[in-house]
Amino acid sequence: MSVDGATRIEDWTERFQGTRALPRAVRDRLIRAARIVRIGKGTQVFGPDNVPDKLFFLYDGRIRVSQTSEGGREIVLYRVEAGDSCVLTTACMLAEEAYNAEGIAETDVVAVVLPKPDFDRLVAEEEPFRKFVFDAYSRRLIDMLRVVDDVAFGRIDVRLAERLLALAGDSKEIAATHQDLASELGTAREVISRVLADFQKRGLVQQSRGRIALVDKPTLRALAEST
Amino acid sequence: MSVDGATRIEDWTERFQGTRALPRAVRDRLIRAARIVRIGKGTQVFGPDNVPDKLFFLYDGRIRVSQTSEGGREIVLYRVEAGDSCVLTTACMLAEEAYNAEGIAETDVVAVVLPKPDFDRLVAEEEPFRKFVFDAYSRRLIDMLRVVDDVAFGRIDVRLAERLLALAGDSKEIAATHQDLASELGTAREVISRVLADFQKRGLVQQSRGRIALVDKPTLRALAEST
DNA sequence: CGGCGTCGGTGACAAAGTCACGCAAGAGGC
DNA sequence: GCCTCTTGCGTGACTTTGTCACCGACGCCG
Repeated sequence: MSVDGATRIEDWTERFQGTRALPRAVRDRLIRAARIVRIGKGTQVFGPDNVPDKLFFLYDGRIRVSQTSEGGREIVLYRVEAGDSCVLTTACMLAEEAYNAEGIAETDVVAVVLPKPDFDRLVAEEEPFRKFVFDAYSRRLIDMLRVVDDVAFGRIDVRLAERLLALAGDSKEIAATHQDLASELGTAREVISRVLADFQKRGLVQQSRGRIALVDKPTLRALAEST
Repeated sequence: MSVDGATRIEDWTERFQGTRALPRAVRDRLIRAARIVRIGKGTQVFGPDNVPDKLFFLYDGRIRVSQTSEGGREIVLYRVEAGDSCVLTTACMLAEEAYNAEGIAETDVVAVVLPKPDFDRLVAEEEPFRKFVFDAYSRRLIDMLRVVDDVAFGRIDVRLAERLLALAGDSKEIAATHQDLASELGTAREVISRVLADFQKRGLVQQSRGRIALVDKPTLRALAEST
């Protein structure tokens, strides 16, 4: 897709499950109430010392939500993609508790920001929107279940294989340092280095500084799926 | 509190944040719509092959929500106490996805079961109830953040000390096998055995078959709080 | 070219999880 | 009582994962 940066976004309500189904009148009201914001890649969208008081809907781009331990280690909890809402911000809002989770814009981001009163009204009045919001919560909760499962019971080689494939998508190369990958999985850089060295010895990947080429995706996939 | 098992519970709407604040008329309507269920200790409230289609509010008792890995290891995610609602059931419902999490009644449980249509109506019409439901979600999400943090970055001795104190409450003894504790923390029985042996050698606890006496709570607490 | 910051490699060790086994404390039957 | 069976626990050897300290290699920039 492409957003013309100079002009307004005509009708963002077309973009979301929860707003597409609404009556025209409500959608027009929303368009008036909401603001569109553009956020540069790498910006912190929310965090411990940046507790939002607004609701966030992701029009375009991707936000990575991660958590940092006291020891400075980091783990990625989930990613919010275009068309989705970011519920950790609402969770923080509601709980009045700035937890040590933060959201970083992984790409340039275009988002719709809705003041809380408008959000409340929408949840109250519109069934499809309500469903949308509850769905978002459920999805996150389930994402978190998955993270707990992986961290508590998974092997890192399997988890790393999974993550490499996910990060690569259709591409065959990834631009990420070992430290980046360690932060994805909540482990230490050395661990990633060792596993990647092993992968390379087995001919699964080819490393160069800051990038990793996935040479043998099928075998990686087999490894990733080996429970 | 005490519930007379023979008679009806007079007014359960008094029991919940989200219903106490409602107008009398709405509360009366609710009391008519809802059913009271009693669940014996040890019963599975929900699980992979037991996906509920109702909403659950805990009048009395406690439910333990845990997750089991393919390998059979288990970890406790959180506990739902009286006065709270159980959102994982709603999450499962909404996501139509039976995840491998399950809820077990840790005590005899008295719960209010609300059909989904009534729930929807309530969320739509009543602001305090809406706040109650969102709060519950937020609380669970934050619980899960805590679990991820612990599992990914915490030391087991610290986590075990924490958990022992939590399980004991005001009491000085806990009735739990090493396996039970392992399932609490998502680790292996042997690990718990070794840590407990160490605790005992240090004079922090006194073990006997199936029970653990917390001898030196202050030191345990210090350990639990050592980041 | 030299200096510097980031990235990655390594070896030694500590912590945690796995595997295999065996013993012993109850519970229940005779 | 005595036997048996189940369940809970202890243990040693080994693997996997995480930690620490250190160093070398690469890229960038003055």
